[in-house]
Amino acid sequence: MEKYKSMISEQEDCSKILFAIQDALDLISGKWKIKVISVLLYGKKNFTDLQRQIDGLGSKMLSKDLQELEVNGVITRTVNATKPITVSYELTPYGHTMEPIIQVLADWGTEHRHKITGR
Amino acid sequence: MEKYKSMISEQEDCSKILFAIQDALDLISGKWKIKVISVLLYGKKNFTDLQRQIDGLGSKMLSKDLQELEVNGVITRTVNATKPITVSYELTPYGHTMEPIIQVLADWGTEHRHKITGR
DNA sequence: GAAGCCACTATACTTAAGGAAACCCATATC
DNA sequence: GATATGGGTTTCCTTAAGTATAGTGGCTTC
Repeated sequence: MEKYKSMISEQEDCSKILFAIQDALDLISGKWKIKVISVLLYGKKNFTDLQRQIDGLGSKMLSKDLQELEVNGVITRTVNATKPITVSYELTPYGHTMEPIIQVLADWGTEHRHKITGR
Repeated sequence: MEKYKSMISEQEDCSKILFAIQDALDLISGKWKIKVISVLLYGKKNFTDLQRQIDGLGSKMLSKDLQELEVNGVITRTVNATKPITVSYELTPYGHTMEPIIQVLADWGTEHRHKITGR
């Protein structure tokens, strides 16, 4: 019985998993995209809400990342006929399939923080 | 009944998850680290093996990333008294706790590839 | 009519990450 | 003694990613 038996089968081709990971990372690359998606898991937000929830994120980057996420079918952009016009961003069903990624990163990050700050 | 009810509770503080994600990403940031960890999930490898399995990875980057992963307790470095000296890199138990991250990224990436290449 | 909010866009600048190439040391093989 | 292999390090250079700052346009409030 090996102590750390991988759940990834040894038969599986290593390069396959490497390509798959690259495909996933291509969509969420950069400093802010995962964070934008994370915030949108809580529900639809408008531009300024997103900017306020993500510390340090400037409007240029937010604008650019939102466009890319929309092009990739991760979010939708809706213009609302409100007093001052507002724009809502919301995860698509496809965007919601990324929730396990966010969840596992958040879980691991939380554990990691406990470890390095000494429980 | 909402169609896409998040498993992340609405009560949970959004900034907490953002910090946790940042903590996780800090360790695996950069172009190569996740790939190195992924390959090491298949078992211990030496320097040249890693370089051969990860297309495009140069020795400078590999060396730098291996050092950082070792400092962060993700991998161990072992010098072997072989004919030409070899060095083995292996995931620590802590490194193995990252397997769910790799797995979920690979799974999602595989699905994503199916989607964009049209099944 | 000045100021403020929302959702951006534009321009200019900085920086850090990564790539390329050369080199180092030891052993060992032709 | 020339070349190869394993495991790197050093230097230099390029480029993409991100930052800072300012401005736009429509509408509303003081």
